[in-house]
Amino acid sequence: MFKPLDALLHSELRLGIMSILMQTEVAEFAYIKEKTQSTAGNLSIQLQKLSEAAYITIEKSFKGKYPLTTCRITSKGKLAFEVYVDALKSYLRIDKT
Amino acid sequence: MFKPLDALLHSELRLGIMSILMQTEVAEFAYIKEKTQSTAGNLSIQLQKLSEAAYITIEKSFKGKYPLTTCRITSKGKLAFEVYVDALKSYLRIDKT
DNA sequence: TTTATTTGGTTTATAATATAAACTAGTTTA
DNA sequence: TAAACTAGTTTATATTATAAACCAAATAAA
Repeated sequence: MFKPLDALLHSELRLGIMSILMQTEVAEFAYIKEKTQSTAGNLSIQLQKLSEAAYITIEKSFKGKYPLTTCRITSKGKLAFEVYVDALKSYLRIDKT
Repeated sequence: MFKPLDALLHSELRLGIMSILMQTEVAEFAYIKEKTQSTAGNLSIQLQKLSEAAYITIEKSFKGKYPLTTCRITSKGKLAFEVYVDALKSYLRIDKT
């Protein structure tokens, strides 16, 4: 009846991160922080978790003299997002197609 | 950008419970347990939480000689479910209408 | 008939999670 | 040179989900 939900994606902040990356493919830490209205600490941890699952990759570099953290969604992450959305529909009963 | 998600509904089991009740209005404990494939202990607790929020009401009676727990969705619960589904769409970008 | 076993749950304990607060390291401004 | 800011990470705490253990009564089995 109900499809299981990927626990890694079934989290408000991680879902927001992945939703952004599904659209932009790549995004900076500060950009994601602003769009999700999250704290830096929470964001840092949730990015690590997504990275550990290989749903995203994290690259550290410098923007001028400041550190810069850049996130990129992986093909595994894209697939997981799509599977999650499909599973959610079994709960919401929207878009029966 | 993203609408906040009702934490009470953003839980796999509680979402499943509410999804069932959105369709059936009323359901017995055993029925919900089977449809959600949950353990009795977990179900008992999640039903209590939904009841405390007045998203459902719980009625205890007897079916023959055995106890019977019946759950019913409230108008507040229906509204909350609809708001939650709408908020989720801001993350999933399905159904842009 | 007394001892399992099943029904229909609740309560308790533990593991996992999310989040806030505190901290690090360097940079810029006053 | 001291305060405040950028860009995060780490640690600690509170919340949550879940499994395991328990309870009471009913029924089935030996």
